[in-house]
Amino acid sequence: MAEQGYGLRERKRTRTRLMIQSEALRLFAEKGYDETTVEEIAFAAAISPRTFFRYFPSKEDVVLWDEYDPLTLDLLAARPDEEPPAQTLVAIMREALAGLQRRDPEGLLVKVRLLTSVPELRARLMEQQATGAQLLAAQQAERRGQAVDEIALRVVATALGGAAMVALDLWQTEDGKTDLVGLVDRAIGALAESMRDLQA
Amino acid sequence: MAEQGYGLRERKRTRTRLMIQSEALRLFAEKGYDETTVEEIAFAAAISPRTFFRYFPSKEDVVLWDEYDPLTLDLLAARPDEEPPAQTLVAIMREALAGLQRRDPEGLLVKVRLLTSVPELRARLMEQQATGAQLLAAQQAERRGQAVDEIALRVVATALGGAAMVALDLWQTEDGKTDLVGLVDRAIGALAESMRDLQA
Amino acid sequence: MAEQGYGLRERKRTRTRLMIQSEALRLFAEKGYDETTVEEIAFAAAISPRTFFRYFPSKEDVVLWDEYDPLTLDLLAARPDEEPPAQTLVAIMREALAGLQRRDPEGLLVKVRLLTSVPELRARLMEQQATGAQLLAAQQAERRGQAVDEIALRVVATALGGAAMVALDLWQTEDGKTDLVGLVDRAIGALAESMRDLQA
Amino acid sequence: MAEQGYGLRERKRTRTRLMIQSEALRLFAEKGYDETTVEEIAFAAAISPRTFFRYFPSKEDVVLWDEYDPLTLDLLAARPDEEPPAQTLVAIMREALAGLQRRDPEGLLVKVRLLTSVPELRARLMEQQATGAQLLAAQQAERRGQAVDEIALRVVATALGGAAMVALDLWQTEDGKTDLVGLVDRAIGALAESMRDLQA
DNA sequence: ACGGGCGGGACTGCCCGTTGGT
DNA sequence: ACCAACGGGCAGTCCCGCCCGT
Repeated sequence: MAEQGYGLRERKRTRTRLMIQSEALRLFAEKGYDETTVEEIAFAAAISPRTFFRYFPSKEDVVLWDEYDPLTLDLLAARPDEEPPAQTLVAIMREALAGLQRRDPEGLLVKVRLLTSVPELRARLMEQQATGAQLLAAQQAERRGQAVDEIALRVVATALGGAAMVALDLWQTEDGKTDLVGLVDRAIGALAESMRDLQA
Repeated sequence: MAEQGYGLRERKRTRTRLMIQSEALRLFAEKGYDETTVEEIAFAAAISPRTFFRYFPSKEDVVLWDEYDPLTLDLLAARPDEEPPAQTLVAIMREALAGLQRRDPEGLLVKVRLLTSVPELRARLMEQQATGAQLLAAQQAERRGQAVDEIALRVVATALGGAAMVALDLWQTEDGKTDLVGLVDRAIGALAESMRDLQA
Repeated sequence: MAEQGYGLRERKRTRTRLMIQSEALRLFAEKGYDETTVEEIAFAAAISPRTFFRYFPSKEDVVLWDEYDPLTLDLLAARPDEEPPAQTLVAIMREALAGLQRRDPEGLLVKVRLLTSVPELRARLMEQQATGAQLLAAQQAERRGQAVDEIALRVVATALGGAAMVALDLWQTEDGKTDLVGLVDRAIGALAESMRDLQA
Repeated sequence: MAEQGYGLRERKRTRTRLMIQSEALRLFAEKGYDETTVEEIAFAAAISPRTFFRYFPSKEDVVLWDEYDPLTLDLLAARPDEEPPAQTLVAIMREALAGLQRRDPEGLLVKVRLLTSVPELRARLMEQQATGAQLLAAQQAERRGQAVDEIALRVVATALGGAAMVALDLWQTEDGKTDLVGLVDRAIGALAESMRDLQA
């Protein structure tokens, strides 16, 4: 048995998911998100509507899902133990976004356009970041001997997630021509500065 | 037409909305959000399902809506022009939350429990904060002669909104027994500190 | 306002229901019950599937429903107060079945064939008789001063309902050529005799 | 192949069925019938959903099925040939119900509660009694030289089945504290008396 | 404004046929 | 030969939109 779902079966599922996703994103780009029904996606992907929902729990998830998501966990594991959580987060975010931009810039642009323009998708993305923060807190607590400051961790994770959102939005406004990581750095820098103002 | 909706008509609408909301929250508390249908709410409020949607654009909004929301704009107008945006935001958030806790603590607790436990509502709340940030940026740009740093404004608004979410979650965990504003201060403090770590 | 739903609105609903039912029964007769989907019925009736379920709570109900069902209540009200419940039941059953056979023999035959051949429909019909018995018990208890023997009432109602089922089955076997009421009488007679055997 | 399913294979199947059933009934008692999905039952029983349907043709059957059902056939075979059918039926019903109450009163109570409260299950149970009546008629016809009065047999079987249902309902109302067979006798007695009224 | 009728799209649950792995 | 996984189909429910009459 494969440990983490690297088994044959899981790989096949991933391929199917990718195929459905690409059909869906194509239709979304052509006709818009709301104007595309799941039935149409299923038809384009040559599967039944029922099967669509077996691969994606909801229509929203077909946009949210990313083939490389599990890799993020590896990135996390690769960080040194004693690194402060905020730095870990920034590093992972930068690497993950750089990877996305490098591997498939056009695909990323399509996704980000949807993510920023369709309210339900924006909402789901932010929500995902929030739950990601929860997971991270749990993981960190377990990794270090003592309990971490959960409040600080959740707050900073949400804040950095928000910075990433703003960066993605700007990047999409410029049609993906700029360097995404640079925008992220700018957003984080602006946040840090604003917070310093607050203290004064 | 009255400017801000202080007209008679608007007041009557507000009363109806309050009535519908209180019935809805009662049912949500009894049976859960997903298990309560709009039809049931409408029946409890002695209106037709169709009318429900005239007062609230969606089922979610019946939880999100707050009678005192328009007051937030007054709070904003009352801040001095030269105050840095981050400070303005913090001040408004503190006043708004203090007002909510003072006026109707139990009601707030019911809402916050829903807001933190039902994913769609969590998502909508964060989404609302994000759009609020956009509005604020526009308002600030107009008020000061020059354009404000929109990136900084959006980032910090999202970050502070996230801090508020965390504070609300903690507050709800403790059954609303603690001081909400205190928790917000702690969350913001933790954020500022984490961001300082990042610079070093 | 009309008292019992004799209003214009209710009459229109009844017409629509009749139209849907006739299309459905036609399709059932042509292709069989299981082989006909609600979508097909809706298409044939020129309505949306969603609307079908507004008129009939389930696919089964389109067979079970009868335009003249409410008349049964009138029949019940017309019986003398002091009549023993068993006799009331027999009288009502005979009148109701006679009415059905007189008004639309072919339609009745189609329905009865479905009712006897499709297990789910058989089951629903027997279930309906059982709940009818409950209602009757309540009505009788209220009408007479004292409480009636509910056990006896429910048992006899179920038994007579079963006799009617058997009669309908025989009638359908003979393609509706015999007199339905006569068959019911035979079935009830056979039941009475068997029960006498039991006592001896 | 074993005749009656006393083979090793059949015994193993029965054990698995019992295990699945006990998990299912536990979940039904905890969360309700409709609120429990087949998937949950399968998970609790550590089998795949597909396998569930190999052991029970439908979700309903997991409640209906009884380990001792085949014994009923033995009971039937044990009755003297010349006994009138109605008496045979009463005798078998009494023995079967007595056996159920004796062997596992709490289990029976759980089942009966479901059978009386969930409409689809009520319906299925009555339907089963009706088909049982058909089988009995066939068996009796074969056993005695001549054809039996099929009408009488089916009618009386249905009537007695209905009496049993009423008895079970009463028994469940009293939390299984009374004697089930006594209630059945009362129900049959009430039926006989009512039918006598009818003749007069 | 309000109620009612209707449509439509997302999604779930039950159940079945087939296929591939053991 | 069994059985888990996979894919499909249908009933049914809910949210929410539009249009009409009042």
